[in-house]
Amino acid sequence: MNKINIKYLARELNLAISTVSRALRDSHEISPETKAKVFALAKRLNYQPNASASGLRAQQTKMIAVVIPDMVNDFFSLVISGIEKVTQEQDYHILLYFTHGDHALEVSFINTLVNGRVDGVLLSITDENANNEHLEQLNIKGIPLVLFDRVNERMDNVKVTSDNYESAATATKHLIDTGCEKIAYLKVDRNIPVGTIRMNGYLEALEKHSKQKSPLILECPNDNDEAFTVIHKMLQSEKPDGIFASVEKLAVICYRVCEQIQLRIPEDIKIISFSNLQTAALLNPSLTTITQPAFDIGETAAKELLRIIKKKGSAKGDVVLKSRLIERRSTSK
Amino acid sequence: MNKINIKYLARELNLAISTVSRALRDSHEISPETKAKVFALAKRLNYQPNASASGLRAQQTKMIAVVIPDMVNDFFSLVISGIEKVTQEQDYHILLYFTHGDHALEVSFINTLVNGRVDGVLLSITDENANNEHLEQLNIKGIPLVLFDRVNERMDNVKVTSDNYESAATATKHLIDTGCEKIAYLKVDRNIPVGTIRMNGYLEALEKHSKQKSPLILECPNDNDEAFTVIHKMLQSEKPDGIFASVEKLAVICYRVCEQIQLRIPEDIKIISFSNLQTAALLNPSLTTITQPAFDIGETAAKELLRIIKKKGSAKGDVVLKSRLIERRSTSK
DNA sequence: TTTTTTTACGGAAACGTTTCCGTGAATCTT
DNA sequence: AAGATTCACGGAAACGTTTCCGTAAAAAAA
Repeated sequence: MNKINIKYLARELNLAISTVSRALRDSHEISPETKAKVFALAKRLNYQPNASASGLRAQQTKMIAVVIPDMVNDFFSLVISGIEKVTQEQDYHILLYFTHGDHALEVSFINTLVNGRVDGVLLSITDENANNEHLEQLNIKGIPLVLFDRVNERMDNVKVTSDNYESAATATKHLIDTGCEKIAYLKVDRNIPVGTIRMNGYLEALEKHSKQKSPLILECPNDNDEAFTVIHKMLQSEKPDGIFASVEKLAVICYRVCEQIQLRIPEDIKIISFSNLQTAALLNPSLTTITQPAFDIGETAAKELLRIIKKKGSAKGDVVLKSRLIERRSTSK
Repeated sequence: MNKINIKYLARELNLAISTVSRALRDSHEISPETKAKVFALAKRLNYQPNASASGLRAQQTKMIAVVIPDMVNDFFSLVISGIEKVTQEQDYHILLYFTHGDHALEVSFINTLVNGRVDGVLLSITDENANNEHLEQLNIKGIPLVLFDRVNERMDNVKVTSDNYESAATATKHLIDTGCEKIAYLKVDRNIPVGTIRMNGYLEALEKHSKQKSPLILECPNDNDEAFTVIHKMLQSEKPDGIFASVEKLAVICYRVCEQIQLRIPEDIKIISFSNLQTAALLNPSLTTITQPAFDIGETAAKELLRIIKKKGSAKGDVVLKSRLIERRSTSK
């Protein structure tokens, strides 16, 4: 179990440590013959440079942190797949953290990252209203940060998002076009940025294209059972004929509520939702979705981050990607 | 943007570097007053130790690698959630790698890990028949390895799996009990270990409890469209009345095929599948599943790995967790 | 009081790289 | 032929920790 390191290679080859190091990095200062000998031995012994030592000396770790709420929906799985594609191509490594929607955990994670554990950070923030001096710390320490999906508009880091406002308006208009006259918007009760933006898209479309007197906005608790109760109550008291779920989870709960109170989808009530559910087409009935380009978001965010890491400075503007409306049975006339 | 490191703290406090280091680690050699001063300044400046330096000196990185095929199904998402729970509690970090089912990539990832990038590895292998000298390298270099779900029985590392044989038999018997007389088993055509084990469970149950003359095993290509074609053909030629999908993806394809050729589930054909799909209950019809304890698998594997990392040697035996059969409409009489 | 032990801290080496600086020999100028 | 330049490599410092070793001063034991 003897360690294979540069020192060992140097001793075996009767060369100086510096010579071996340069040979391995293909420096022009080393003769072809020497390089060949070094490469041959390194390959034979499966030499791998020690990451801690390289990181310490070169002040770069070739690792990026990905900080997301969790993986309970397909959206973040796809985002990570997109990120992984890029890191794989460019020889970087992914360090993964889940905040579980807890802002204190986000702060704690970011704090462990400010001193050179990673070369950059990809973050989907937990709370748009919380203060973010922890993120400022990253900026101060010169660690690049790219925000995606759940971003904070007040920060001037690069942001990669999708067209939440426009697509929420499109979704609402779709419900109106299929005949809905009383559309409820299901919002999550936490301060996640997209919630507000999507709601504004809903409000705009309502005002522009519907005769509906007043918007119908329901704040849904994070807990599934509580959300069920709240939605159940609203459906019976308000009797909307269209539902716009701002997140996938709420649409799924709606399906359950409708089953329980014998509401037929789409005859009695139509449902549309933001969702990346891969089985949306197989639900009963199949669910009309606004589908975000999750993989692209991850890929783009990672590319932007690595670009900033590699040549500091040239921070381009934000990127907004387009979502798609996929019509299915849950909103058919 | 000046670096906050131990040297800086020492200079500010007029102490030696070694003293500050010991104070931060709460050594008994340091007086309470000095500790207090050091802690105070460290907190005020948000000092974080440099991970590369600590890792280099202490020869441990507090990071583990998680190497999985991908994240396209909910199983691995849940596994990672389970792993994350443990690493979070025990202050470890997760380095994430996707093999995409490519054995060469697995080898390449593992090779980058043999020289101290991580303290241990969690792996779900890509190919049970491929040789595994790369994994032997880990053992030789003293880097703990725990296999989970897709394991290689010939290796003597700790393995965490679920009861694939028994639950496959249970699933088959369930189909028999609901009246199926010709049950097809859908296998993936790659060398993943669970495929064979589950098939053996199917074969055993068939022999024990069914009058079916011969097993009906269909090898399905990895490509979705090709798999669709193969299944489509088989359903029309063989006309089975029960289908046991060894992986979730194939069940979903079956639903599509049945829709196209107008087979009613469960009246004409019953379907059961290994699956961790969170929307299984909402499919049309809801899908009867054998659900693996994915979160538990991740949690257990991570705990085992960290146990081995912390006190080398005491490698306990394997762990086998129980799956659950969840009856739904796709197999109702 | 003298000797031994403990306390609380400082100095320096070590972890494995990368890179700055130096140097003898070979090659190229003029 | 003498000086200038290039080539190919060696020595050593540096990255930020942790820890071994050493040591004055204080406390305890004799």
